[in-house]
Amino acid sequence: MAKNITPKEQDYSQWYLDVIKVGELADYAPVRGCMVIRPTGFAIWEMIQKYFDDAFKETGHVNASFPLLIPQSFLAKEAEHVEGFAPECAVVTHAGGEELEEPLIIRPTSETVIGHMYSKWIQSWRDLPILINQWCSVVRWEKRPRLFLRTSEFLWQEGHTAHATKEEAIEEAETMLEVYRRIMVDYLALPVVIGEKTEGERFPGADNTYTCETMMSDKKALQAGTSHYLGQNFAKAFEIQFQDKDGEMRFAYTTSWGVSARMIGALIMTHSDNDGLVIPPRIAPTKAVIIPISTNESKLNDEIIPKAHELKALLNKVLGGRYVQVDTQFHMRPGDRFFYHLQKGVPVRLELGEKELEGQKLRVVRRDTGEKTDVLWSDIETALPKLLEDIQNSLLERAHNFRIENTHKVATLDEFKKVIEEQGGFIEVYFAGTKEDEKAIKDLTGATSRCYPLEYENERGKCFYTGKEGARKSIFAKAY
RNA sequence: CGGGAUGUAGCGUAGUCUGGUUAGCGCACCUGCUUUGGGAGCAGGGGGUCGGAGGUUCGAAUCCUCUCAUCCCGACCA
Repeated sequence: MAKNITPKEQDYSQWYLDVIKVGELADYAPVRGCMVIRPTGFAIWEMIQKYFDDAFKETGHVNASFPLLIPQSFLAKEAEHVEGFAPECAVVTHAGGEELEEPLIIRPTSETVIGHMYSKWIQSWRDLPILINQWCSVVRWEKRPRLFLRTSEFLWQEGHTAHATKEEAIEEAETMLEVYRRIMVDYLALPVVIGEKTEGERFPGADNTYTCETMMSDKKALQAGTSHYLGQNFAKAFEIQFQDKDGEMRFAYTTSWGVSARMIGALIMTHSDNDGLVIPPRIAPTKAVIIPISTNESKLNDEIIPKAHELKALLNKVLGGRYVQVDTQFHMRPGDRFFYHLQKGVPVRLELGEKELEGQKLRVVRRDTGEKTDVLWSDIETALPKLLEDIQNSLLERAHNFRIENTHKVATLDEFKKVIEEQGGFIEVYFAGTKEDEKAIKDLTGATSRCYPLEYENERGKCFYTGKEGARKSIFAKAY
């Protein structure tokens, strides 16, 4: 048991903060609500970026960079958008030693500037679709910040596309949702539920919002990514028009979609334990660490360390990257070095000492279960990739089972209240209520609608709240 | 932004109520020796604007005012 981490059973929030601190993922910045992502945390973000960026390119998107500062008047052009974002915008009023004629907002999201640019770039149906993504940070002034989950400035990716038809734009929003789902499941081992947001939970300015919802190990829900079908709302506000094949001028249909560094919070709260971080191998910047051990200095320097580097080179070649490290912290004793990597969530530890040297093998220890095995040097290049995949699969399976076990079906409000109070987790219900009904349920139980899962798109039943027939199946939960 | 709590070395804390030597201790850090396969032992050592700013007082970590930050519970959101 780690002595520098509060057990999650004792205080979940404190556990989360301790894991971040001990794992050296992030630290507080001098400004309230802002965080510094430290090298260990940023390396995870870089892994996340790599997989998502590759998938965006694979689906035909290109990267660009739009400015941080946006004229305040832009925000006001779309009524719902301004209502949703104005309260959390940071505004620049002075620059160059003078008061600005028009204040500038620091982007809370970029629909408006990008819409402005798209209107300049798009003339003809031949200019469509336009498929651009940007990796950047945005600022939303948060009342209650939490490291990674909700900070005033956060790193994210925002894709913005414009299309000639409604169908194509909806398909884009759904395609990107599926891209998100696939990467979260396959790489981050986050078993997400994808679905549609209710009206009350929709993005300000969207006609429809899709979401990836995931369950944390305290049974609360976390939105890990969203994709929006924006209809013609922004096209009309920013005059994104094109001349169609028939010669008519038409407004384009736009989408936007994003995932943020919040996913690192999701990773922590899904997989980590009371000893610290547990990082799924595919997203782990360091997938295995070789720890040379010996009290015999000449043996250590002449045989063990060279062998460690040789194995590292071999394994990196097999894994296709700089994923295996050799631990050279010889001022620390072996136990300290084991703990160091354990707490940073490195999926596999490879011990190389005199015994292993003798037997031409490695002591292999997996982070998730602590299970130990011995593997011959000659077998490690096939055994390690296989073990990493095993760990990846077992983390996903465990998280998936956890969600299934903590998902409850109820039919009445009384049952709903009882389950939320006594068990928590996800609640599946048929729901046909309004925005106001949702608010009432939240006031009563603390739970909100997370989404209408696409999985149950065609199922209908009687609403647990209003009693109306023909209601869609929805998931409710307490959420971050 | 409302309610509650907390700020003393990198981390955890004693001291604060009842003002009074040089602010004490554990972990971590530095040096040396002995150690070394799941958080080592001994000896020596370095590190503090007591969150910050004012004030009261002969004297403030301690009392008063203001302020900043963090945590928890709400309202608002990736």
